[in-house]
Amino acid sequence: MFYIILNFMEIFSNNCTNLELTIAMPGFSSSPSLPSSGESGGNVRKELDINQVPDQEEDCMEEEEEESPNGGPARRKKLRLTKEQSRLLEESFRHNQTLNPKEKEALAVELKLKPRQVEVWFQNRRARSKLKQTEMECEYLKRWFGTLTEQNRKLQKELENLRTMKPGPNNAYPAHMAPTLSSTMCPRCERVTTATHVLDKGATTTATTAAMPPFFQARRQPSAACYN
DNA sequence: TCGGGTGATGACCTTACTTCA
DNA sequence: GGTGAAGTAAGGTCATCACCC
Repeated sequence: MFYIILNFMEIFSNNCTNLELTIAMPGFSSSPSLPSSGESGGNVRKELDINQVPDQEEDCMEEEEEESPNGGPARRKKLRLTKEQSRLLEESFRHNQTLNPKEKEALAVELKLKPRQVEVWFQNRRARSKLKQTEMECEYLKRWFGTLTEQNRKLQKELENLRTMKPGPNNAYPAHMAPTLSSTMCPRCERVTTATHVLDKGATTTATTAAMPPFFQARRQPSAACYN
C-alpha cells in the first residue's frame, strides 16, 4: 500500500503537488492559497466595449486612470463575450490550446476583440481547464484510494487467516511454497497485482488486481515487460 | 445578499535571441 | 570564429481581484 502511494507521489510530483495530500487528508481543500504578493490590488482599470472595433493604433497598455463623476477611480466595466465570440474561442481552443502571434491577431480581428483580450481568454481557459482536470483526477484518486484501502483490509484479514492455519498432513507444503502475499505494480500496464501463491491442491489462490485510473495510465509509457 | 463564472492584472518563471568580452 | 555570461523581450503559469448574473 505504501509502495503505491510512493509511486503516486513520484509520478505527480512534477505537475500536481497537492494530490498526495488529498489522498492522505480527506478534508483537504482543492485550492490551496499562498500568501498574496500584495500587489494585486493595484489593477489598472479601463472601460471595455466589446462592440467597439479595437483601434489598431491604440496601445493596449495605454491606460489612464479614469475618474468617475464623483472624483474616484472609474469602475471597470466587465466585458461579456457574446455567444458567438465564446463559441469561436472555444472552437479555436479545442483546435489549439495556445496561439501563436499570427493566430492571436487573426482571431482578435475576427472576433472584434483586442489581441490582449484573446490572449487573456486563452490563459484563463488553460488555467481553468487544468483546474477542472486536477479536480477530477483528485476525485478519482480518492475513490481509488478507498478501493485499495478496502482491498488491503481484506487481504490483511486473509493473511491473518492463513497464518493461523495449522499445516496438517493434507495441506502441508514445502517451505519454499509457503503462502506469500505480495503486491507488485506492473510497469507496463500499471496494474497492482496482489497474489497469494499456491498452497496445495485444494487450497485457495487469490489474485487481485486494481486497475490504475485511466488518466493515470495515459500519462506513462508502457515498458517492455508486463507481468499480467 | 451570496456564490459562481469569468475577464483582467501583477508577479514571477522560462525560453529564445542578441550582445559583448 | 567559437564560447559563455549578461541583458532583454515575449509568452507562459499562478494567484488574485472584482464585475456581473
